[in-house]
Amino acid sequence: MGRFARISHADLRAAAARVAARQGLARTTIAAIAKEAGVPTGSIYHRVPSRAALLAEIWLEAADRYGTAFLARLSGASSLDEVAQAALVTPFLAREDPAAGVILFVHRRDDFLDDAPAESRARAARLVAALRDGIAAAARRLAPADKRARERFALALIGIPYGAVRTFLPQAVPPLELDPAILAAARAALAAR
Amino acid sequence: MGRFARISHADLRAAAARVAARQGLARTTIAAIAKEAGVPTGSIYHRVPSRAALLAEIWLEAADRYGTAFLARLSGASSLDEVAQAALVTPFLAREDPAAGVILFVHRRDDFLDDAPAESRARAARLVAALRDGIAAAARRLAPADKRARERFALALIGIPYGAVRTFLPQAVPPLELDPAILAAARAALAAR
DNA sequence: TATATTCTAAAATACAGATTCTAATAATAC
DNA sequence: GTATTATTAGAATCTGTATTTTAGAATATA
Repeated sequence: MGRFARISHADLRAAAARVAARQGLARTTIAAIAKEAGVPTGSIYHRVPSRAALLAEIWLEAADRYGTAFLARLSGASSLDEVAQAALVTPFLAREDPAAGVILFVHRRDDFLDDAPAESRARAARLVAALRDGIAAAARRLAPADKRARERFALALIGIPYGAVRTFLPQAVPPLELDPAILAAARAALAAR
Repeated sequence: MGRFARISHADLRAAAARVAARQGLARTTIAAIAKEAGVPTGSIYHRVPSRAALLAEIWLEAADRYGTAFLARLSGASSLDEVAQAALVTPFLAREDPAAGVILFVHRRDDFLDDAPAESRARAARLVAALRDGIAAAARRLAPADKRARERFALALIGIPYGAVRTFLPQAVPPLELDPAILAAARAALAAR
């Protein structure tokens, strides 16, 4: 069946993710990715149709991991206190997989997707919509009759931990001691009038 | 003394800021800026030594405005409740000057500064340090003997409003109804143990 | 062993966008 | 008016980087 590949598709994505996390998107050139992966530039195009498609893939991979964990936490929550716990998925991911954390919480989604093939953009849109829907469902479930609950839930579960984690991320990992403050802030935002 | 200039240096910065806010840094090309400002590309280099220097300038202009307002609020604060008010400088700026808001709260500082001349980078570093120092001073003043106060103050006054505002910014402006939730979250973060 | 296939390897090409250059133009000073 | 100078205007370069191409190497199957 032909010669063995030196690196797998997953290896390539991981290499690209490392470069993007370390150096930013503008410096994530095909040459830099190739160097990180230890293959010549040409080989990359046997795995991936274009740089834009590869960037989209690494964003999708990170976002999928995050979305799955986040929604799992949220869908089981039956009180505001349990809902607030979902805010900790963000610092948790940032610690467990810093490269994914940087991709999701330091860089801009659109910088990964603007030039991506339509199918990748559609997948990303579905992913974002699923998050939105999960939050909206939780808001309806736990704060019915509250018109602005959806907005407050989004602030508590996305905005606050996002802003908290971002201060640390490119250089360091968010310290564990941060979590109680995130939790307190998320609870307050959930309860705010 | 020679022919009148069609646009001033400030006009040029404003045009670049609008393009950057609307389209992102990667699309903020010299051609796009020139078109926005209504001048040919060559004219830009009579105002500014390079694209990188211009990008740095628009970041510095926005950051300076923000830093001044933020530190003014913070330095006068004599209670935790008054400190928390400084968190609202972020949504306020985002509403008053959305282009500056997008530059500061949507894009990454480093994307404006990475290739900038050393002097611009130094100015940016001083600006960031001044913010940091102001927050540290407030933490010392209002929560002495608390070892992690500085971190919590930063979360409350920068991280939380940053994350809150960012959800809305590129397309819309953060709604006024958001402010009470930001304030509540900031107070909670300040008080967290 | 022959052949098709899948990859490596690196050079060649294409292209976008920053920067520089050359003329032309409009204002001021004398 | 004439010389001088700041500026416009846009074409001409230059550069960096994505992509394509060509040749060669390794492996599976028949």
